[in-house]
Amino acid sequence: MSSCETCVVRNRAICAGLDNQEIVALNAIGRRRSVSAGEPLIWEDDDSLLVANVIDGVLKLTTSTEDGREQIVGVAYPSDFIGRPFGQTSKASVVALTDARVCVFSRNDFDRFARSHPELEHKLLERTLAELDRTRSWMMLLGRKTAPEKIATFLLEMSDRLAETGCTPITRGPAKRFTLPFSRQQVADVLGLTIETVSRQFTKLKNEGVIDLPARRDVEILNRASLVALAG
Amino acid sequence: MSSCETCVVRNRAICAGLDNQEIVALNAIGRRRSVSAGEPLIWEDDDSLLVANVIDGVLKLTTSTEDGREQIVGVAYPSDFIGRPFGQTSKASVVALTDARVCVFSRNDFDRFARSHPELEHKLLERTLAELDRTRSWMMLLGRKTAPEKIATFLLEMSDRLAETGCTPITRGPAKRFTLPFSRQQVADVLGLTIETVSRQFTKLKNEGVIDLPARRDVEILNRASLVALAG
DNA sequence: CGAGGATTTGACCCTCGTCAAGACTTGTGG
DNA sequence: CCACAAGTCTTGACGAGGGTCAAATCCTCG
Repeated sequence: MSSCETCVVRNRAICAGLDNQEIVALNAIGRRRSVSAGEPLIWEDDDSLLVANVIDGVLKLTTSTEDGREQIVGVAYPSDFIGRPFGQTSKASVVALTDARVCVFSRNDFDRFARSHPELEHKLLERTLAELDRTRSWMMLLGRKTAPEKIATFLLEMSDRLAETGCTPITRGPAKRFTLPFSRQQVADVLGLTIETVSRQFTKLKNEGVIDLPARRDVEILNRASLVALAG
Repeated sequence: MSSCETCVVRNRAICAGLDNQEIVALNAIGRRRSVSAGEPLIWEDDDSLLVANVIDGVLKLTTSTEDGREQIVGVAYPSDFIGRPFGQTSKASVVALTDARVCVFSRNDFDRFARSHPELEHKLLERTLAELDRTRSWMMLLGRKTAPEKIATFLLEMSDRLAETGCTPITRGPAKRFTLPFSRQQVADVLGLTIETVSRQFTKLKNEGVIDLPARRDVEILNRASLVALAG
């Protein structure tokens, strides 16, 4: 049941490229875990020292100031890797946005396994480099874009990422219609805005006919070209 | 002359941990290059496809919007690794802030070498993970901090990083006095502010006696505790 | 000494945050 | 099945932080 052979992300996560024998060994040190929406997997500053692969669902990575301001610094989709192996413990919380299933490892076990399996370390490196790229382009958004630009960029990114990780019915190309894994407050925390500004920008786009909002968390993109133009 | 044996970052860069034979091989595919202040090493979107180690000096990593807004998404100090190995070419420019020396490799050569030297890939992975941590905490700053908080955080980070990379006379602990490798405009581009706001916040801190500004790019921290409190 | 660039300072104003109220969802229990 | 409550989202009024534009001042270097 909880075996890697049947895992849906077996060929997309960092486990891809491991042979059967290695998979068995990895299987031995990991275990599946379910996290329900809103439940934390890792607390900021905690030293539970675990890492994980996302099998299913969406999780947020956040940091906060002492006075409670929050910034979402990353979003993990199926096949993404979570946690901080090797040395440092990074101060970020991980909380499930939707019901999720993950494959967790103690950091020590994982570190040891990774160091003796270069192919896995390589996969992890590629993934980390890609995440760094994405994070840097998000810095551009946070530092230099206006609220309308932020919202447009966000919707386009959602449309792409939700499609590519198979979270929506449509299988090819960006999703035209999708369900956000975020509340309005969480959208605000991703974009460095307030909930009110997010709401206002959403309704503005709706009134202009660029998007439709059939339900609280549902978005349909009616005019992708406009969004691209607005994204700046 | 340009050999790795005499390299000042030999034991701090990703080359640390390679034995002499490996170093010779790495030496064979790399070459030293000088970049003077203001000169680019990599253009956004270019496919020159090179990666590099910083030997000496400071460089900035930037992305820009079409209409010319710029965001500095990373700063590379001696022993830091620059560029995007494996697959993707990331769209960021690299420009020297000070006169700098780097050790460059064609990406293909480097990729091939790295894949056959797990120890080097591991070092690169650790470095990339650390950079991702730093980048994420910078997202918090860009998305959620006020201008005074940004400036205070920036000065503290400068004081730490310039000390640890040996860019200032003081060798132990954070630097009390240092020379910024940034112009005011570049500080603005790091913090997601305008040059005017940066200037005003600097003079405000000076008037309050928290810092002194003996010269254009020089900063002396008079009251570190205040800065920490202001950093939020 | 003068020119050109960088920085500072000032005046103004716009975007977005704050505060507050109202509307819409969702869930619960009678 | 409905009333009520609690949470989420939207809308409005207002103001402040920080951006914009413009001018003055300060370095730096030929």
